[in-house]
Amino acid sequence: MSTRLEKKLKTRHNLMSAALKLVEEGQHFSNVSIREIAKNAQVVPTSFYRHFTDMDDLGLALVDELSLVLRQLMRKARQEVVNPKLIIANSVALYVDHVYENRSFFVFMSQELTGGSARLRESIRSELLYFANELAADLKRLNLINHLPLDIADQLCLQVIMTVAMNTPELLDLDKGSQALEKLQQRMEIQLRMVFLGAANWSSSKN
Amino acid sequence: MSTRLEKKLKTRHNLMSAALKLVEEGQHFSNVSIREIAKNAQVVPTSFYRHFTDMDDLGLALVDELSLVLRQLMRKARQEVVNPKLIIANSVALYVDHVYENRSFFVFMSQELTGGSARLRESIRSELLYFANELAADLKRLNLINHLPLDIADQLCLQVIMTVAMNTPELLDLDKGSQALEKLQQRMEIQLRMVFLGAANWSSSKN
DNA sequence: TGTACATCAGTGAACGCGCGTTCACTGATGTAC
DNA sequence: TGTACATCAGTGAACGCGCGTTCACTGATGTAC
Repeated sequence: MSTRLEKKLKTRHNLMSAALKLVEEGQHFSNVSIREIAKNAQVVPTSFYRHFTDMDDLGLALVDELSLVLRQLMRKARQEVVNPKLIIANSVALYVDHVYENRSFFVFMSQELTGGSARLRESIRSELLYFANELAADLKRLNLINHLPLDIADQLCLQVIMTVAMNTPELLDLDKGSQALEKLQQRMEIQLRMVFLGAANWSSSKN
Repeated sequence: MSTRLEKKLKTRHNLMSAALKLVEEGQHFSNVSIREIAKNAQVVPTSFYRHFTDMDDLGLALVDELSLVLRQLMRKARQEVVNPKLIIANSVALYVDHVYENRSFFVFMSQELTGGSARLRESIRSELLYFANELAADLKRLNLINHLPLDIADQLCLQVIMTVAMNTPELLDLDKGSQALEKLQQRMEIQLRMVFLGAANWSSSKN
């Protein structure tokens, strides 16, 4: 393995980490400058261009890494041997933990889902869509949604993902272990249960 | 009425409109500069400080105006004599129209709900909460949720608002009259029906 | 293994630019008498 | 109503600063023979 390539990849990683760090510290991604990133990554500003054409390019690279973060979350969730009765509460708790462990990624994702360039937004949305499909596959495997029509099951999973995503910005504003966080967690559980309950009763309603 | 005060208020309004215009054109609010705003409002940059202490101050003023936009939407919704069977489809269509008519406000709101300063985020969230309470009052008046326990009714209304808010960023990326918009509108309707259905079946479930 | 050349990640100087903010000012509008 | 003074929204020059991007460069690493 060439040392040159290794070093290059390391610098690239440092640049991405520096960007995430600055975002986590409160700056909006669109306000983070190339010079600031380079400084944090301990290279000269011009080095940035050896790795990315511009900030949008770096943003897209971050979204790609995001998919890894989500896959890790999925794996964790699968490992938990769940009592189906508690699956929602357990999953919410697991998600909250994962968010605190990967804070900068979720800050970035929340910001760019609504604020970034059209390309970044699109890219994150498709990542969430992909994740919703994985969730559907998992729930089917666990025989949790097999009684639902296929299209309703898919719709349900998408809505679960969106509900979680929609609560994430607020989650990121709360301190770990705070009472407000506990309340938010409860609200997420109720919202998810409502959605599951709605899906369960869908076919029996007049729709 | 003093002409001086009138003129001042007009300039203030021009500054706020200029900021919204720049946001609507695709810039993130945190990237909009005071000088750009002043230029668009046809005043010298220093004039900005006669009206706002900084951009955060202007942002908060915009959130205040946002509540007017939401109230207008509410009034419109009340005027529609609705067939309860179609109330969801009608309301979604009404909302979509309102978003296109007040595009810049909704772009701003979507951005700042996840991206702005902590103060702005908090401010927009409380605006949405207030709006959820108004919705609850309205639905009670129409006898649409009287069969639900009070806390479930409130939870339902909050979730309706959040569901709509969560779909808005994507809505803002679609062209009026496009097929993709139609699909999104359908998805919003299904999501809302699921939530209503979940709430309706809440008390009869084991929860 | 040793040599001669190629590659290319990182360097550092330089550029012009728009930025936020300060300051003393101007002159139209408002107020007191 | 007319005059003399106060107010204050908007002006314009000036400042120092960090920005993105260019360019020719260097020297360690990689490759061919």
